[in-house]
Amino acid sequence: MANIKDVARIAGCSISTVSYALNDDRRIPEGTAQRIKKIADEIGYLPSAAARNLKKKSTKTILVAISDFGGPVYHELLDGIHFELTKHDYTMIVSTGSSTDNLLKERMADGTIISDINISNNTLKQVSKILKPIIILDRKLDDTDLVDMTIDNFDAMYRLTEDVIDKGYRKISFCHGTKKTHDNNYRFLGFKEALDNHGLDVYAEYVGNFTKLSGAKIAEELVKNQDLPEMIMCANDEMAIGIMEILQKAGYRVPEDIGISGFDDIELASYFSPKLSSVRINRFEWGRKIAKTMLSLLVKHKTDVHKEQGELKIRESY
Amino acid sequence: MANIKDVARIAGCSISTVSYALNDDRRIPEGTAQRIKKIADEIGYLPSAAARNLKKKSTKTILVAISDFGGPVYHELLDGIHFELTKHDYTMIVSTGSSTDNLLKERMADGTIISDINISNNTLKQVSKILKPIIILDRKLDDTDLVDMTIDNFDAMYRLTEDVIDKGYRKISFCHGTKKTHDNNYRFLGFKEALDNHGLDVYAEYVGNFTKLSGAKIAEELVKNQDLPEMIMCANDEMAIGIMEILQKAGYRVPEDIGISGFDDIELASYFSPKLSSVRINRFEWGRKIAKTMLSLLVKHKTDVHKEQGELKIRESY
DNA sequence: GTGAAAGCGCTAACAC
DNA sequence: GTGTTAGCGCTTTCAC
Repeated sequence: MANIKDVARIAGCSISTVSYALNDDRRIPEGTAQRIKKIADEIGYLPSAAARNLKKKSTKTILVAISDFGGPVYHELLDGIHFELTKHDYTMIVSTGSSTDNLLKERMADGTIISDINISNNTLKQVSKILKPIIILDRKLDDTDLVDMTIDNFDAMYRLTEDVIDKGYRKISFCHGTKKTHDNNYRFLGFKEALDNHGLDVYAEYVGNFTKLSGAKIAEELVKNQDLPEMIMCANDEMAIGIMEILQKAGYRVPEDIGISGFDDIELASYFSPKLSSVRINRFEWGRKIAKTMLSLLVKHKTDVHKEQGELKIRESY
Repeated sequence: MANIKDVARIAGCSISTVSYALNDDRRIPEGTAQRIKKIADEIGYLPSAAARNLKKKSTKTILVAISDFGGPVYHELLDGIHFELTKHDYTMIVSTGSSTDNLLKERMADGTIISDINISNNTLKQVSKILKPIIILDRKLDDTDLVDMTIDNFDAMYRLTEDVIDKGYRKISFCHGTKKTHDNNYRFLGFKEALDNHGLDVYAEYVGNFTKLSGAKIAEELVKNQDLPEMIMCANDEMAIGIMEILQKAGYRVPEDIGISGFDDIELASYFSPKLSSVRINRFEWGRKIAKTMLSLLVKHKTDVHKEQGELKIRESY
């Protein structure tokens, strides 16, 4: 691997001149700069990130840690973040699982955006002392070094529930996703609050884990026990779809016999029959706002936080 | 940020001792090592990746460059790669777009896996001289520094086409994805070859770009011109679904009036009505094989390449 | 078993 | 306008 010294030797100048030329420093005359760049190009010189990062104590890189590459949910979010970050000459890298742990500890990035419930609060708090800024999207932590930019789950679910009540439903159940996740908690709280404010009780609570399969299992149980509510509001779309599939297989019609709603508005939601009513989050915009916040955090260490709002998508499933 | 010097100072020893202790070198007695680790922990010391990478000239990181985080296609592949890489203490980072360019040039990774048609052949060839190993998944290049591990598009599409012919279809069209992509080319070639070998001609060719929307546009045109074949074989599922939607809206029944097939077997394929016949690639296994190849390339600089096979999923759409 | 010191490839302050 | 040089934070060789 050619290094800056090689370029300097061939160009017959010092390494600082090469460094200046390559970084477009005004001191170096156009001609010299061109010549040096040409040589660098010819011998295939590429600066070493490691060396520059070490010297500059910055990487111009933001790490986004997600819980998996699957979920239909991350796509737009990552696009939004990437869009804004690259506009400002930052590089975005994405990781999951144990790779995230390494990356976090090794400080390969100037800032981190985390949406991964598998990372423990402790790890987070520990790392936050050292590596900032950190923005978290999947929980709230009372730690001043962590800024949370969760979506406004409470508000969105509150409004969705009000709509359900408006439509005349009274026996309304809630299907939890993974308990103690921020998303699930606040979606449930919004649901509960809306019910309370209309003098209604929760008909029943079921507990899944955000997967279609967990929804299906719940539905099987329900069918077996013949104890169906008028409406099931689910903490996400995938469970809602799992529930609908089983219910339909058992001969129940949605929405005639029972209403179902989801959350997230994944692509499948509008393909399923009936089209699933859900809550849409504009994740691209959310991502952009997150990136902007990160960028300003990188400079100012303090900034306004923001809660991304959801938009109700009322379709056919209730 | 605490560094190794701080630890050494507090521990009352030299930095080399700290380095040895932290890296579990046998020379340092258990007691001393424990004490040093404890101190490091207390002051929140985390080694700097930049410094270590610079010194060791290796990052223990593999970059995976993909064209977008969207596509329903990457999930399993990335999981497979990640699974195998982390098993061997490597870290995986994922990037897209301009972030990839930066990462590539800055040599932030020991090896790269590329599935991103937006990266030009030239960039690829240039980088391959400097940064190896590189495995490419989305094209074939006659460059010995690049190892390609594309899936066996030709074979899978050949077999699918034979099945279609077996079922009695004769007027068979092909719906291209983005032209000149490896995936599209070889899928078409496999299709063509099967037709040739059965003495059949291509009924018509349409050109989309792998998106649902492009499929929809093609279908609109077809409906307008009233010139439908008996069967349309698509270069991927998304276009197939776009086509089916429009066709159904126009009153055509699939498969009664016209047969449709896809490629990739995305989740939607089995949710759509009718369930789409397609080709499934076990992308998790593919990913594992890719990672294994990368790992051996990192040591041996030469290894056997592999073509991942597809599995026909014949469902209801033809 | 521990320490001194060289050096990885850069950037940037400073000198000329 | 260009060169010299210190130093970023580590690893590792070589002495002791």
